[in-house]
Amino acid sequence: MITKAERTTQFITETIAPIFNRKGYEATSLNDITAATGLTKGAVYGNFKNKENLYLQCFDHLAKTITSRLQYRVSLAASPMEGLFHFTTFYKEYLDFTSPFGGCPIINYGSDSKHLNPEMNLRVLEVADQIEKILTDLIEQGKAQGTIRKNINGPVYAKRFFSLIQGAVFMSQVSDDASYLSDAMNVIIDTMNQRFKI
Amino acid sequence: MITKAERTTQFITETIAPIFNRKGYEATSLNDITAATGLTKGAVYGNFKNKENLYLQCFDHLAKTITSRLQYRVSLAASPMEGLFHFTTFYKEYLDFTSPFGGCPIINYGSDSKHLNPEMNLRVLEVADQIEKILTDLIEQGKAQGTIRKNINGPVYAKRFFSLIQGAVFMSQVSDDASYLSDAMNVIIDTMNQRFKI
DNA sequence: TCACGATTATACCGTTCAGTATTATTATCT
DNA sequence: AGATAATAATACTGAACGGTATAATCGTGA
Repeated sequence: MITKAERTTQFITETIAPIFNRKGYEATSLNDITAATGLTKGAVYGNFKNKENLYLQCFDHLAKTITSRLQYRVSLAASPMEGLFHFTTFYKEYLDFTSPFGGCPIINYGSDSKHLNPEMNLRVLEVADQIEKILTDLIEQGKAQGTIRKNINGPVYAKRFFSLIQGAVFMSQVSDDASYLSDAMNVIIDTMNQRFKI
Repeated sequence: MITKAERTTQFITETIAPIFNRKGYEATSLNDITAATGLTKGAVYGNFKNKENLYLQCFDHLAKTITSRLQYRVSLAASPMEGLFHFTTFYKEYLDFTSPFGGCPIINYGSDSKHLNPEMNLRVLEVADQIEKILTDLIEQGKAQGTIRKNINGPVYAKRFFSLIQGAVFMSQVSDDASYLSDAMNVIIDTMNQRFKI
């Protein structure tokens, strides 16, 4: 049975996650939180130990919506190489996907917490690793089944691609110019076509 | 004549810029500011209109230290192509250079201010453009004097390289793993060697 | 429907916030 | 050295902060 509290907790998390994502921890006040949810402090503190706890759960929520969608998209592919292309398609749509909640949570929560919240920083890092691992696994699978060249170093390319993607997302966000990201994804596609294919 | 106030203003800016860079605007209190400088509120508000004004000047200070050093390095080169390599060298040292004041101000001030301070966001964007322009100009100069292939699109490569650099800096910062950036710079060097040279 | 436990609202806590008016001190120039 | 202006220290403001104790209300199973 799903209790009332569980629904409220979920509601608060979903409502506040975009606010933390946009404004960061310190700039988001309890007043913002009660105003956005229409609830009172009592309700908030009945469902969360404190502000920081809510903050952590908010990131987890956004991270989950991103990784689960990405994983689903990649899982639709019939081959590792096709999975890699689905991966690039996901990121071509990434700005449209994330702008409703204020942009990339890895960048936003990541830089917000770097020098202020080690616990959050750890979670951001885990999510980044998780996404990198999707790339690494696809490459290694392709090598194992002979559809990707054996001399391709999976982890190295995964880090390289992910760096380019995160940088392009950051530049697109900060400058409101989507061309950074779309060009970056085309570069990655070209690289895969030219270097990965047997 | 350099007045006492000018020295104090400079001192405050230099002292506080790293704090804003690390903690962001909201998480940096006036208490932090007076504690770090050893001054009182009266002294701070005698030299700056308000906290936001100090914030803006702090970014300008860090941006200046970066761009002036980068520009100097590039200016030492005897040719555009060599200038590009000096550019990459600068960024290979970038983490060591910026870590004393808390990492890349473009990333830190940029994401800190995106949804909170349009004025700051504009300044960050201007500095990013300025750095991109160094790349663009070098490429175009090389093309003009016949040492770089004419089919290379300067602005496109500048944006591409800068995206990769910013992403690698971000990933290196968030994960305390310098290999993101060093690998990225090697990729850029390889790309220039393979595609730019006549 | 009633009763009880779960959930939310209210009112308030002490603290810290950015900012300022006034006083004290310190530089600077004659 | 002394007058005067520039600069910094002090003490304070009202508002906003995160958090909490308690009271009211609501959901749920008997």
